[in-house]
Amino acid sequence: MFPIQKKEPNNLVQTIKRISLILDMLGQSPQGISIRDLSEKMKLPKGTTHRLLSSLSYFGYVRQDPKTRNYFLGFKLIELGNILLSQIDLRKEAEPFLRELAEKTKETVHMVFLDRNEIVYIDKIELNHNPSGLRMASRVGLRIPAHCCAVGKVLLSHLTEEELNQMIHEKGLLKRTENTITNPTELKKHLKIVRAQGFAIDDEENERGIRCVAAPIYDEKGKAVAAISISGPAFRITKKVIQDSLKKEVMETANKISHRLGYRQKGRFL
Amino acid sequence: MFPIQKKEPNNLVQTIKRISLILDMLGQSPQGISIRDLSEKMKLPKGTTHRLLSSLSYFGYVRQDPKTRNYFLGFKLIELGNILLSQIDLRKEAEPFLRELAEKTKETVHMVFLDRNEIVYIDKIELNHNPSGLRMASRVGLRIPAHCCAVGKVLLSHLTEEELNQMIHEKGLLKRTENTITNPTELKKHLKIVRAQGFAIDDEENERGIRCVAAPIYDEKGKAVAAISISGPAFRITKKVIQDSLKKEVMETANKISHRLGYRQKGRFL
DNA sequence: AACGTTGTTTCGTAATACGAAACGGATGTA
DNA sequence: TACATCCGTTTCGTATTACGAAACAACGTT
Repeated sequence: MFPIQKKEPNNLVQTIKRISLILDMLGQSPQGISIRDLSEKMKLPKGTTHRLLSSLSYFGYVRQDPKTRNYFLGFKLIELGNILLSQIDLRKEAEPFLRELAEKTKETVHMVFLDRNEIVYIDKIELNHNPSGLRMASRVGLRIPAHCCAVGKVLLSHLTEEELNQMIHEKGLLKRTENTITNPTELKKHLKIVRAQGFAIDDEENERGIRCVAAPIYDEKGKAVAAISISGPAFRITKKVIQDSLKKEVMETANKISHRLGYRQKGRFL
Repeated sequence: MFPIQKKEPNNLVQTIKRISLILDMLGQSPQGISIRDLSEKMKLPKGTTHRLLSSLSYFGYVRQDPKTRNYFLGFKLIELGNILLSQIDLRKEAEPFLRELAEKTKETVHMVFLDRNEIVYIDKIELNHNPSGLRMASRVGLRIPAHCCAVGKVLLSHLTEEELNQMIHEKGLLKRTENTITNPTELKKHLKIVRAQGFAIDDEENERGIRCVAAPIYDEKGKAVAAISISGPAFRITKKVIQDSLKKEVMETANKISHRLGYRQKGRFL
């Protein structure tokens, strides 16, 4: 969704900066957090923190346990998040195909959007619900840098050179594992190949022990609007399995979804 | 979760009030909204609206289509919403039981929390995914007044008299259909029965044509922390079916979940 | 090319949010 | 029971912050 968006701190509204920080802090505090601790972490006087929290609380972005008086994230966030998810009808369209893919491959399937220089998980299908088995730590809404995962590389491969340069210049290429591509020219070369072949592989570039294959989804205008992937432990998702079957499966599913969105490929490149 | 929380507008921070309004507006605009329209609706000068939006955008709460320049809700909301959902581990614990219940009854199953005087949908299991069939308009994160739905009445039945009075006094009892209980004394009498019998029925009190049965979930301290329900079209969910089977099913499932949370009933009333 | 429309930026100003300090309520301790 | 401590909440005079009118810029249209 919406490729790169620079947006630099310009004349930021102080209050918004502060409440964003507060919500992040609360997100990291599953058991809640007291005003005292919060104001300390925020380096703000208690009074100020309290005023912000009580306003946030009034609108439902934050809630307070009446007993412990600790603050937590509020249900309004679930509400807005789900409204947004429901607005993204691509997700609705894609879900049955993703489920089918997950069932066929018995691996975890993700759908993501590109937002600025990161990918955002929009959907996650995980069949093996046995808590003992391996599970991916991904979660809908989670963001990771685009250059080090298969879905991200697939989407980056459809940006213009300028967009790419801008992104690299702004955020750089973080090294997440020893396999992460951190050299700009190497990345560009790699993305050309990805674009040509129509899929990307993440060979433990984001996390040790995890390998993925991803393919792009095009809308009716031929724009790459999202990407889907199959991910799993490297010992199951071997390079051979990817080449022999998985890459074909993701690409086929991605194509089905693209078709459903009205995409009719005239030529592979346009 | 956290029963009633008065929280009245006191020394509200203007910025927070405004951005809450903005996010609500954006939530109502699936196709995005221009600065011009937004500032008009907000009765704010363009410049002010723009400053707020660009700050919100910087933190990801809002995003802008670079082409049309329209603004949309941002992915940060999905992120925070899902963090909150994952923090509520009751949801994780309950999900398999809810699924089982939905499969057994072939009807939609919900789990809700009480927040102030409304219930919030925390989970929704809907099996009949055929788009042609009847589907409930509920959505995770959605809120409806507590006094007119089964889950709400179940949770209200565990409040103290003062809490109940306070809630009624603050928000009143909105009449949603001709069956909605809007008389305070009648409601209190009704809730006593609900509490005693351990389940509640919504007999088209929230929406014409929809009937539900709900039962409470208790934590290890015996506190009613959530409620679950079976809902569906009134022609399928007849009063007879409720009495004959559904009420037993919800209560059994609710009990299983309560047990899993460590609840051991010593006596039905405490 | 001139005009209209809409998004973005500027900048002097006044209202807004600030935060130090006082208050209050709860819990622990002598 | 009285005292002490620790937090959360509220107050209030003040300076900073956000305000918003107006200028500017970027497109589209006539």
